[in-house]
Amino acid sequence: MEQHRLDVFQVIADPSRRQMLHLLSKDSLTINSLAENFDMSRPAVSKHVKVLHNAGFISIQDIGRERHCILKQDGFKQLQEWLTYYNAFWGSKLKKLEALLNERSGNSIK
Amino acid sequence: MEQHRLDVFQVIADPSRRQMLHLLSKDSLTINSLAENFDMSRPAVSKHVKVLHNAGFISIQDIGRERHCILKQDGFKQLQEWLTYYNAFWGSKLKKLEALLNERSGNSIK
DNA sequence: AATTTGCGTAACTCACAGGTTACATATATA
DNA sequence: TATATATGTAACCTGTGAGTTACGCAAATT
Repeated sequence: MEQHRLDVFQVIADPSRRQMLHLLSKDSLTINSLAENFDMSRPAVSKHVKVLHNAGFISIQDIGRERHCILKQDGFKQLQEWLTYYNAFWGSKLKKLEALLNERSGNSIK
Repeated sequence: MEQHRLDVFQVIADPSRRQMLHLLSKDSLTINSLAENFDMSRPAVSKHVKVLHNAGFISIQDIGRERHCILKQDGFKQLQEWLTYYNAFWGSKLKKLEALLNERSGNSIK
């Protein structure tokens, strides 16, 4: 088996994969119908799909010989969690600034 | 000049850079004090800092011969915007489900 | 003025992600 | 059953991101 087990950050680093996610946000698609939107070979698309699947960005439903790709929330959640930490950082930074402004006791040294 | 102009997605794809952001969320650091935390050469850290700077994740304040790296919100905002699109997607998906559940008029065909 | 410190840049190596083509396999269709 | 369709996998090639070392330069320090 191949080693294509990239983490969520590496997964969205690729523009093609981001576009795939965007397409899948409009409609669920099979591998081939996905591939029609790209200027690359079908096996290449197939690889990307595998990567997206392994990282929890899509689920796959086999219908006969077709593989339907459906957007899945897991991968996005991991990213949001990471970002939320920094959102909190900016929030607390703002708080500190406010606290400083409320200190109207005229501290001018340094 | 070098071509190290990676987009925000590529920037956070690297674990070392993510750790740098984390360290900088605790405290502003110079290049050297940053480098102390990593098992890599100082020039390597310097490169990463350049990348982070170009993508808007940090600002740099030159004090004498020292370069102080400070966390900056711009890069994070771009990522949040991207994620927000999909958050909205999940939101609307939930709405559709709710709407479906509220249709208690027993539609069973397909 | 000489030395040390903090940092950037150039040139190089290397691993590996992302692409290809060729082939294999399972499911529809004729 | 023979053929077409939808897809996965193996083997390979290639560009480039991420690391290195060597060097240069400006700002402190002595």
